[in-house]
Amino acid sequence: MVEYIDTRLDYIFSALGDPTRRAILVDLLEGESKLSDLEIPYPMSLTAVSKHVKVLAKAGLITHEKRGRERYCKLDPRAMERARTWLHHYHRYWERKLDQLDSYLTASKIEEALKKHRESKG
Amino acid sequence: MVEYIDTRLDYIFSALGDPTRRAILVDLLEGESKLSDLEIPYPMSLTAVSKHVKVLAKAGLITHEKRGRERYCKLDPRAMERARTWLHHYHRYWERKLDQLDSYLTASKIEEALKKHRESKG
DNA sequence: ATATTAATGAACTATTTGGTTGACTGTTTG
DNA sequence: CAAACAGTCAACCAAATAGTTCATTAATAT
Repeated sequence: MVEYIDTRLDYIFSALGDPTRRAILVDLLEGESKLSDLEIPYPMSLTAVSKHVKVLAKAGLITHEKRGRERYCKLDPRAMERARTWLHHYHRYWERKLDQLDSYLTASKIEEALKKHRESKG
Repeated sequence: MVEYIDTRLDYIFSALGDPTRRAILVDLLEGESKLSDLEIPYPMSLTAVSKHVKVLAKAGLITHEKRGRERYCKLDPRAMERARTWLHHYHRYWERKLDQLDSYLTASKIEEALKKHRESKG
């Protein structure tokens, strides 16, 4: 069964729904970075970046830690795995349905062929 | 490289960020359904369901078609594949980084061992 | 022909989101 | 110490979201 009630998924998928936040995540693949070094695709204030970072942290997609006057962010891959797992289960379920449909079609074709065979003999 | 600027992904991930909409998608795995037959986990008006369906359609996650007075929805798996692909690439990139880190660590261990070896001989 | 049903549209509300600016805190540097 | 820097806080704003209700349209059933 594919679960859909999972508050964490709400946060994760919603966080992924914004291009700035996806950009931050992709940036962090290269390793940790302080806030003001993050590569942001659209110009915006540091305050705005700080808010996006908060959203990502709330979703569990990153962790962050203040060192001196700088705040360093780094990926926490577990949240992303949760999203991947959901999509994976969904996909597997979908594939299974396709298989069932396929074997149903095969079965009905066999039925049909048998019927024709019987008719030709009758 | 992992892309992050893709307006469609914005719609797809945002659509997935809501439990009602995920429920609708999971429901539709069983096959097409008319609006008023969708299994909605939280009580809400049909108008609200209709809006969620619109969001899903805009994201490309479903298609819908009016037959008589009823509107039937069914999955369009391509949008979901897009999300899966993004997460997949992201994950692969992450794994590769881990591998690099791993071989870096291995390399530095070898370095260290060699150094010790030389020292013991020197 | 009338009543019922499925869905949509319009108007409204409350909350959230994504951004801004300006003032402030704490850290580093000259 | 003073200046510059990194980040946060608070207040504000516009637009989007998630829901409501009531009226309406169009199709179906009695």
